[in-house]
Amino acid sequence: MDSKNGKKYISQAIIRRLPRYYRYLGELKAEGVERISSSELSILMNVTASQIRQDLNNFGGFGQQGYGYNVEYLYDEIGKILGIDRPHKIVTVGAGNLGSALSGYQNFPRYGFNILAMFDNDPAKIGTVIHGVPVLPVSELRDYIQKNEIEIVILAIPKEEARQIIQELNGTGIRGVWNFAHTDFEMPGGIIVENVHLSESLMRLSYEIANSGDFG
Amino acid sequence: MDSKNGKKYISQAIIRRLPRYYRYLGELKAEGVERISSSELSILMNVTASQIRQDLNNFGGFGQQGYGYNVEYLYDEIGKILGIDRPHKIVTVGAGNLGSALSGYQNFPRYGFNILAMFDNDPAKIGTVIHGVPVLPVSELRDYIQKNEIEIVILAIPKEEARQIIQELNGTGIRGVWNFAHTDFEMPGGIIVENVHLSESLMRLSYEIANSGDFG
DNA sequence: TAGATTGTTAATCGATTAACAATC
DNA sequence: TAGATTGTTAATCGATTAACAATC
Repeated sequence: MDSKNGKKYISQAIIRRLPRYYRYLGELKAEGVERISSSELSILMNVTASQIRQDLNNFGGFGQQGYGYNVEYLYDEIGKILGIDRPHKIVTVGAGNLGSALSGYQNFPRYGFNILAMFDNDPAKIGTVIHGVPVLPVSELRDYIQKNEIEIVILAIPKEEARQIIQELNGTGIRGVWNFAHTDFEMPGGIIVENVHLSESLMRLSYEIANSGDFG
Repeated sequence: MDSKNGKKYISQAIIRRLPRYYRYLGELKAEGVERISSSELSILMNVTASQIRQDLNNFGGFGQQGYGYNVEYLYDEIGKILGIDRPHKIVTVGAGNLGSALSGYQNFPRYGFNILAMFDNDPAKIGTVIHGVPVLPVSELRDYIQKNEIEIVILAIPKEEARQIIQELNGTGIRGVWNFAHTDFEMPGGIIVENVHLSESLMRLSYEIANSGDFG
């Protein structure tokens, strides 16, 4: 044990890989594959078998010598580690193109991510239902979160509006923010912020193109 | 020089940070800040000054001893490194919620990312214009790319449909794929693939919530 | 010039890979 | 049992941080 509550420190590098393991195992499970060894999986995923074993062993011994890993069991265990063995209540702030698209994204409910409402200031949007999700006024955000025990808030608003919303989220009991605004911020009280900076991802692609072999 | 064409190897860790430097410098520039030292910037960005200097020096000596860095100059230089000193022609495959949202995203043209068309198989969508972007049939994808010298393709389709589209992109002359499909793939001929796996990002948030202090 | 701050080398830290004993 | 493959320790590799000489 590495700390007094028995939790080992897990690096960001490992956390970043966990959902990918989960995805591959889900596909194997869907194909009816029962067991897989770290070296078979390493070929599929294009990583080293050693890394797979190291990663998994941070969370427990999920395999069996001479056998490998049971696909369904490992899939379920990683699901538990990722916290997607139980549903998550989510709301989206910003009912623009991106907020609406995310709120209607078919894949999320599959993993227990349930988006219950969107919030916006545009009177033309308030009261409407977009992709099955009702749009409410931002003034009701705090109340709604507390009444419905919302756990995660998706921020799909311009960075200029983000600061104020972040203020309003303090003390509401939310556990995490999924941030699409083009800005960084920290939340007090152990609220987790996960950033998705789409422009930056596109810039990395641009960088790789500009610096790939052809022009080297 | 580290290779015969004079290009130094740049690690993914550094590339990941470049757009963030660009963003902070853009904000400083907008605020009218003329010069900044690595230690001032390090406080703003919550990284070490040493890392900033190391990162930048991979691309050249942009600073001046005793002075620091000229904000506008450094901003422009990083823009060049990122390849956003010139426009990029882009099309989106998939005119669903996400594809439409991305195609209408206001921030992209600002950086020279111009989305010229969307492609879809849905007859109800073909011929329409969504957020100012025309929707064309997928059967015209290859032709359109070649005639218009499209450089980047955004994949906003389910993974089941991705394989076939990837096939069709071969030999069209595109340089990169921005992939939102829930699958990994490689492209031949040095075509760059940048993945944005939204579900995986949300799972990482879920992981952090499930394993944060409160439940430790 | 003196002070400030870079560019760059050296030291440290952490993550990945290799190796192999344990064991199913 | 013998063979296979994990779990885990040790070795390597790479990235980050510290330190300081160069220089504006």
